[in-house]
Parts: sequence; structure tokens; C-alpha cells
Amino acid sequence: MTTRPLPDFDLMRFTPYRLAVAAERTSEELARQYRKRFGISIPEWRVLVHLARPTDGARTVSVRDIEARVAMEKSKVSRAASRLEAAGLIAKTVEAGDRRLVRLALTDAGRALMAELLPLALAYQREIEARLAEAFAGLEAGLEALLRE
Amino acid sequence: MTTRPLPDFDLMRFTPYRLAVAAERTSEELARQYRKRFGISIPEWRVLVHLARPTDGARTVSVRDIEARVAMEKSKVSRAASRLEAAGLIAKTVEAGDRRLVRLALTDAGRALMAELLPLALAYQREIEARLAEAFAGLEAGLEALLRE
DNA sequence: TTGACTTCATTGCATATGCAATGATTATGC
DNA sequence: GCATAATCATTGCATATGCAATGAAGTCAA
Repeated sequence: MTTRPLPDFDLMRFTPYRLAVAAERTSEELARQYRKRFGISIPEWRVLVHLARPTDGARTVSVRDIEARVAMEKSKVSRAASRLEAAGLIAKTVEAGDRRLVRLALTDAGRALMAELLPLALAYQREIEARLAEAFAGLEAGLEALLRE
Repeated sequence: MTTRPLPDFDLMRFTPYRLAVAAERTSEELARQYRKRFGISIPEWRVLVHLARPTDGARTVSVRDIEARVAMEKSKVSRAASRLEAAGLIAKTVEAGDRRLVRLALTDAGRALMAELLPLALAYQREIEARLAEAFAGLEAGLEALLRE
């Protein structure tokens, strides 16, 4: 029962923790705008953003497809898509060739919303880059190394 | 109703998104070990880590205190602390000087657990640093710039 | 063709979360 | 000294989440 000294561990220097805090801060700052002004959550935003990219090859755009590209559980994608459909921002149709697949696509209202949202995101990205200045390239390289594998 | 072209936006290049994915991957990799082997969640782990640092000045170690340092909502801290108390890993006592405050402290069992957990975390940190090699310094500088303010 | 296996998307369920409200205690102004 | 305001921790409640299970559709081999 003697009080063995514990290893000295500083959470503030722990990379996973630092990443989590940085991610939360940056995401939340923008997400607050989405939420308050458009009623859009982060999962919903990710789905919308993916659908807003026309240049992407074959464009199956199924739930499975988005799950793979957007790093979200498929149930999360499915529920986000349902909410977006209920809001009239996307349309879900059964794929003709393979009736297991659900084809997701922006509605006109969805495109109109993205025409407002995307400039906000682009501006925020530029703001981050400006705030980090020279440090941005290093962050990018580090993230690249972390995400690549 | 003409299809206006949307701004070209690549989620994969969006810093908040990259941070979120990187944070999720690194945290989850370690959290899986906590969970499977010790039944500890990330919020619980953060509380434990904070309590495991003896060198920290006045050491009030209230829920409020942890909330501020560990970047978690106070309800999250409160619930994590309750679970840890139920598991016998920490003790909660009312602060004598200010009876609104709850003083949190590791029990002997809690210290014993941390003696196992902390080396895992330290090893993981070293693994990340090795994996990133020269890119690590850049990542650190970038995170520093993001988190400082 | 049939039957076992795989792939997709959704849903059920238990748990986790954020936020506001509450209760308890202490600080402050008059 | 007393009423009001501020601080701290917990809890209620609605919603979100992860994971497993389900159901529907397609593939493959014999």
C-alpha cells in the first residue's frame, strides 16, 4: 500500500488529447454557425458537402459510399440522410441497377443551402491558414503523416 | 432554378475535418485498450489522468477545476467522476473550506490502475512520435498555434 | 434453380451527450 | 444582517451515438 510514484504524464502534451481539443474547437466554431443559422449538424454537413462535389468520378453516392469517404458510421450517415430528406435538402431514390443501394442527391433547396454554406467554410479555412501562418504547413504535413496509412 | 455551380470545396483538405479524423483515429486506438482491458472511457481516463498528477500547485481538484483543465463539460466530468467513484477508483469528499466544492482524489485502487495505464499512454505517445518522425515537430507547432489563445 | 453467403441500409436498444434547470453554498451590496 | 447575486455540482430531459440485429437484395456455385 506504499504510495508508489506514478509516471509523470502531462495530458497537455499528449498528442491524441491535443488533437481532440483542437478538432473540437475548430469544428465547434463553425458548427455553431451551421446550427444557429441553418439548423444543420456536423454529420448532416458532412453528407451535404460530399453531395455537393460533382467532380468525383462515377458518383454512386450511396450511404456506403459516404460512410467510406467521410469517416462516419453508416448508421450516422443513414440518420443524417433521413433528417436531410425530411428537411427537403436531399432526395433518396433506390438505385435502379442495384436495388440495395440508396442514391442520395441534393435537391434544389439543398444546392441553394450549400451555395450559402460553402463560402462560409472556405472563409473559415482561409482564416485558419492566416491564423497559423507559417505553422500551417507543418500542421498539414503532420496530419498528412497521421492520416496516411 | 438554373443549376448554379457550387464553390469547389474538398472536405479532405478542410483542416477542422482533418483534425477531427486524426483525433478520432488516435484517440480510439488507445481508448479501445482502456475499454477492453480496464473498462475505462475517455472522459473517465481524462479525469484519472488529471488526478494522477501530483505536481500541480494548490491542488483543489474540484469538478470545476477539472472542467477547466481537461476541456470537458462539467456534467461530463461529474458523471465520469460518479462512475469512477462507483468503481472504487476515486473518492469524493466535500471540501471543508468551501462546502460547494467536491474534492476528488485517487483511491489506492485508482493509483494502482494508473500505474498500469500511464505507461501505455507514454508508449503510445512515443509510437506516434516515431511514426511521424520529422513531421512531429511541425504538427506540434501547428497545434500549439491552434490551441494558444 | 436453389440455397448459402455477401452486401446495403435501416432500426432497436442501451448508453452518452449537451444544455437548461435545480439545489446547495458562498459572496456581495445596501 | 439580510436579501440578492454568483458559484458549484448534480440531475432531467431530449437528442445523439455505437453496436448488434434485422430485412432486403444481390452473388455465387453446384
